[in-house]
Amino acid sequence: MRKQAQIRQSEVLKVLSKHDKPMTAYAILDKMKRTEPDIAAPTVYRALAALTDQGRAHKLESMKSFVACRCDHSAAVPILAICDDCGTVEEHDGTPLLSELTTIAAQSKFTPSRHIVELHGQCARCTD
Amino acid sequence: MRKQAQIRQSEVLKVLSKHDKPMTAYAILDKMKRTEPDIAAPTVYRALAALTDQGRAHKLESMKSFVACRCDHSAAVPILAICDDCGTVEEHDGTPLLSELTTIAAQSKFTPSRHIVELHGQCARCTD
DNA sequence: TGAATTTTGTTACTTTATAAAATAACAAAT
DNA sequence: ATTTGTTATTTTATAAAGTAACAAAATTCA
Repeated sequence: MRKQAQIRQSEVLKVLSKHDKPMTAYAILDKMKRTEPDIAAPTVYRALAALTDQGRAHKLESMKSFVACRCDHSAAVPILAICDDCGTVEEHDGTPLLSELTTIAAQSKFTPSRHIVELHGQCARCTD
Repeated sequence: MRKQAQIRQSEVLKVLSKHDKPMTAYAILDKMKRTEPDIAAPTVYRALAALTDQGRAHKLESMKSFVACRCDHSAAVPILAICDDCGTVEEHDGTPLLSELTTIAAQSKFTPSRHIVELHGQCARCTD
């Protein structure tokens, strides 16, 4: 990996981290355009791909958006709990699920390489 | 719900069921256009929304595509195992995960209303 | 039958994502 | 020091996915 790439990734992660709610790739792009007017979508997508590979950011598949990782980056199974009312996302460690999940998959001889667990619902603040 | 809507939904579900791999909304649309040339994207999306609400079909959030439900429609937590090699999707009942998942969520007083569990990896056939 | 309701098709558009072509960066060889 | 080959990056353009708005057609049921 080249230096330039790492810098881009840090920039993107910084933008994501400052925001406490998930951002779409294009929201990140718009933000970055303020200081780097010529930046284009694929640049952001490339940085995001690297960050999510490394576990430094997560993609919310059900929302087409991204959050900075707030937990241990090595968490094999991040659980992303999305509040449908206020939009905030909590991250939990899903390691306790791993054995159960593996057992279920193994029953059909399926070998998982990536786990996606997302919860939609209401966070503590938004519960009546 | 009116009869007309149910018919559309059945048509869409039939197309999905005949296919053993996930389909995008536009793939469904193309297929249906052969017999109903005037059908348009919003109609398909509307039917898919109803079907997924009812649990008769599932959306693969990580793939922007859809599969017919092959299990019990009332399965509260469907686990969708996606083979990244051949593209087939297995559906498993994730009920055993439910208590663990609820416990983890409850630690931050999060109340889940919808669970998304997707596994990417290799199916039995595609494993070396 | 006919008024109320639902569903559909149409158009136009937004958002998300990627392909393809052009360019820049840099290390190794000349 | 200059050229070359390789790889990564940017730019441009476009594909793909999804939705909003609204009028017209079909359906329901009084």
